[in-house]
Amino acid sequence: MKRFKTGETTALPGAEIISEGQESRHLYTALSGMGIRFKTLPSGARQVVGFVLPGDFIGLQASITDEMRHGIEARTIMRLCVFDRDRLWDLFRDYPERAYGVTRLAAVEERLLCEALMAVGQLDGKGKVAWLLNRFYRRLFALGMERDGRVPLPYRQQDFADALGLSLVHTNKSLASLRDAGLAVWAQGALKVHDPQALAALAPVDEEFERPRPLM
Amino acid sequence: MKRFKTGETTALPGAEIISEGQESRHLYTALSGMGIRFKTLPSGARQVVGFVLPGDFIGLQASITDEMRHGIEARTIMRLCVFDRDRLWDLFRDYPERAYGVTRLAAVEERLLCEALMAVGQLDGKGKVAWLLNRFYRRLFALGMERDGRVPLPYRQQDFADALGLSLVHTNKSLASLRDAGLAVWAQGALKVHDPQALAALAPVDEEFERPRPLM
DNA sequence: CGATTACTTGAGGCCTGTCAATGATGGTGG
DNA sequence: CCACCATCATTGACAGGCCTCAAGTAATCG
Repeated sequence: MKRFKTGETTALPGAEIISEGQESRHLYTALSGMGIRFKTLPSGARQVVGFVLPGDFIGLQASITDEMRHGIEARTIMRLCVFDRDRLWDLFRDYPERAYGVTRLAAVEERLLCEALMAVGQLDGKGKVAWLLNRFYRRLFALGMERDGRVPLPYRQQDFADALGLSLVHTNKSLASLRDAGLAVWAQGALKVHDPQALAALAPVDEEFERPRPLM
Repeated sequence: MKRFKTGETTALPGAEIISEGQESRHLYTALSGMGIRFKTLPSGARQVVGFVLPGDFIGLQASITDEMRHGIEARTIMRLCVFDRDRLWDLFRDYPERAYGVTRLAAVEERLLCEALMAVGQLDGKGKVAWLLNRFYRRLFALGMERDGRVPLPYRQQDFADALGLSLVHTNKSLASLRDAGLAVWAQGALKVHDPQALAALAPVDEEFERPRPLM
């Protein structure tokens, strides 16, 4: 894969890595750090459509359809591996296994979106928050970032609210409800899940995202 | 592409083409007819995560990740082109342009999901319905199915409700509201949009999905 | 033409959004 | 080291959008 790598970059918290509607000439892989994917409405309302975790691919949509329909913003310091967009086609031509891997990543991403849509559309406030916490716990656990039952979660409640279609206030109250019920505690940028089963009962989470992802 | 085609099938209204959680050995392309993609919660709640229109690809997720996380159900009579799942890899190896096309389809599908998430998460009831009507009108228009300002829309209000995370009752009232305002009328399985701009003002819809899709 | 399914409409209550104020936390400069 | 400021988290009161329940109408099908 070295042939396709053109360098590395660092993004600071709050930095926009790719802007909405932009025609990006680059593709990235997140090496470390976390961020969000989001779309903005003319009204200013923001929908968080996903969270970028280490190992995630960024900008495939732009590379293949000429334009990103959502932006990417860093939430922590991020190290990024940079690829050249024009070489994506070369990869499909010369390395079919890799191309297959890329498509698989896209398919997994689509699954996450489906699950999110399910949560936002069908669950109530408490359920939505439970789903997101559970989903984070599992993804981060699969990445080996769990330690003593805790995983890092360097987001703001506003990010959760924007991801779940809830108001900030209600998100906060739902979090408090889960905390008081002894299910999970999220504070100081870290999440600790006390009762995984109760959480999963509130909001089912598809298993086996822990299947090894193709690395690029 | 004939090499990969293994036959054709017909699905009747209400028939499940692929079941949730199933490990499908086939891939399909919808030749004609329409259907829905959906996920079901243990509680029985159903989230419609997408609508299958002519030209759409079905089952890529299953082929590439071993399992479908959402089911497919026909809403009209559908003619389907059947492919063999095992040959997908052959396609990546021998026909990189085609493989690229498949990945592009997946990327476009992801865009639709993002937009849906945005609508379900951020818009109010009226806006959600306006978005879905507008989205249908544009997709069907791009497919050349518009005639005299009307497009076929053979779904039930319950499907809309399940797609938008609204109750059936509220979906109905929102539709009535749009109708009374003279924006769009959906009846008898056909949709007529009277005021596209007003509809778009309520719910922005990403342009240029009309870009030619790779056919399979 | 009867039965089933889908659509429509009204009433009442709960969940969730908005407004508002306070507390906690972290970074900055004197 | 402390005052100051900005950002984020927390909590309460109130209003409104949306859900549920329920009944009635229309359309579809055998």
